[in-house]
Amino acid sequence: MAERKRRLVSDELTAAALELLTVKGFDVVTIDEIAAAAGVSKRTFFRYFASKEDVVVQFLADLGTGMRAGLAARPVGERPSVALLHAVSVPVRACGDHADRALRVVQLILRTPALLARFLERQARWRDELTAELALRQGLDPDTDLYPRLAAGMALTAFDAVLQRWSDSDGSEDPAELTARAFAVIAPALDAP
Amino acid sequence: MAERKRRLVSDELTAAALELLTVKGFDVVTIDEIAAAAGVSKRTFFRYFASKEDVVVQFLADLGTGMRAGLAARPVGERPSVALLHAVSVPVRACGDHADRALRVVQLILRTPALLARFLERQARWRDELTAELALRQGLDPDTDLYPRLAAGMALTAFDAVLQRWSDSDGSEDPAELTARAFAVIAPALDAP
DNA sequence: TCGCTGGTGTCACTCGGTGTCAAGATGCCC
DNA sequence: GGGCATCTTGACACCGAGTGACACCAGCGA
Repeated sequence: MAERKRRLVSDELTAAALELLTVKGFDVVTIDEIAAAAGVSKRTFFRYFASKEDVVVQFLADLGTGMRAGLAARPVGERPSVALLHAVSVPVRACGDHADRALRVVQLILRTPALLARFLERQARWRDELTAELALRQGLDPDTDLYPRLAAGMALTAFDAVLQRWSDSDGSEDPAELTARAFAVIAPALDAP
Repeated sequence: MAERKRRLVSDELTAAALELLTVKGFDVVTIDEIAAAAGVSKRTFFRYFASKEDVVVQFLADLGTGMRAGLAARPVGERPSVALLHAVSVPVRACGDHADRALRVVQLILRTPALLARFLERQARWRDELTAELALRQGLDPDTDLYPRLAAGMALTAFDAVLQRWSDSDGSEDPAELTARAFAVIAPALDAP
């Protein structure tokens, strides 16, 4: 019950923030403005989000959370390129589902340096998680073998390229198809003996 | 002459900043403190560096600037994996040269979220440059073909993995050898038909 | 009704970052 | 050497992000 109210305030805040930021630009909008639009005080904003960037980035970050789970769910014998393709497809599909809102968020992030920076930092954490999961799958030691970290990095590189292309095309290109094409390029390295 | 003085102040500032930040931690040191240690005012600090992160990140960023040039200098017929290996080797060698200072900077960046974020943002710009240069080399259109961006991303992934491992080993592992091993992993995708 | 708990607004504060202006240093030409 | 233009700097005021402290007001069980 109190949980539902918290969720409601959080949603109100993100909605107000995304609306204002995408329309007016990241730098010119103040936290006071966002908080006022959501009907709360600036102090309350910071009780829900750690920073101004967070309110945007967390929207995408939630999409990335399922990636490790998506990888863990794949059968152990599967080729890494296929397993990673499915893992990356989780956030990609999520983008396709909320295409309208997701596209605006992605475009905002990619053209705002401060947001891009924070987004990439989040992604670095996903990479650590993917690395651990991959090492587990393949029975490799991530402290001696470079493969797990490189494979995770390549998968996220593919993800970034897809987002970039999707954003540049204003959503006209199909994310799933882009992902498949990107993985076709990196697969030879992922599946090498 | 005035140029030399500017350079001197800049060096003084970076030296003071790196000393204070590595010893006391990024968050607890203020700009006033750094400026005072360098014998200038806070206002002057911001005439040399755009932000608190910049004074650290620029140190590494300068190393990355030569990467595109390093790639452009390679013969056109060379396999992408070899050309990119040489391009990435430029900043890697630079790290090896100032090993003591570079190692402290890298470790500081990798363990400070705000610095990591800004560093990755810089790297995203290197990736754009590498992408353009690669597209030029191979006669590909970076707006239709995914390969240039993916190849650039993979090379930087290798670079990141090297930095990470070098940092974790406190400099005991050889960066050049790590780079060679990393490129051996990603080469199959870089050189695919 | 009392007391407890959790979310909220207000206020004061620190610090990163910027615009403005006056003062000083440098260099150049006469 | 005396002016003059240019560049750099410090001082000050200011804005916005982010934090800590505290009082306030629900709801809720005893």
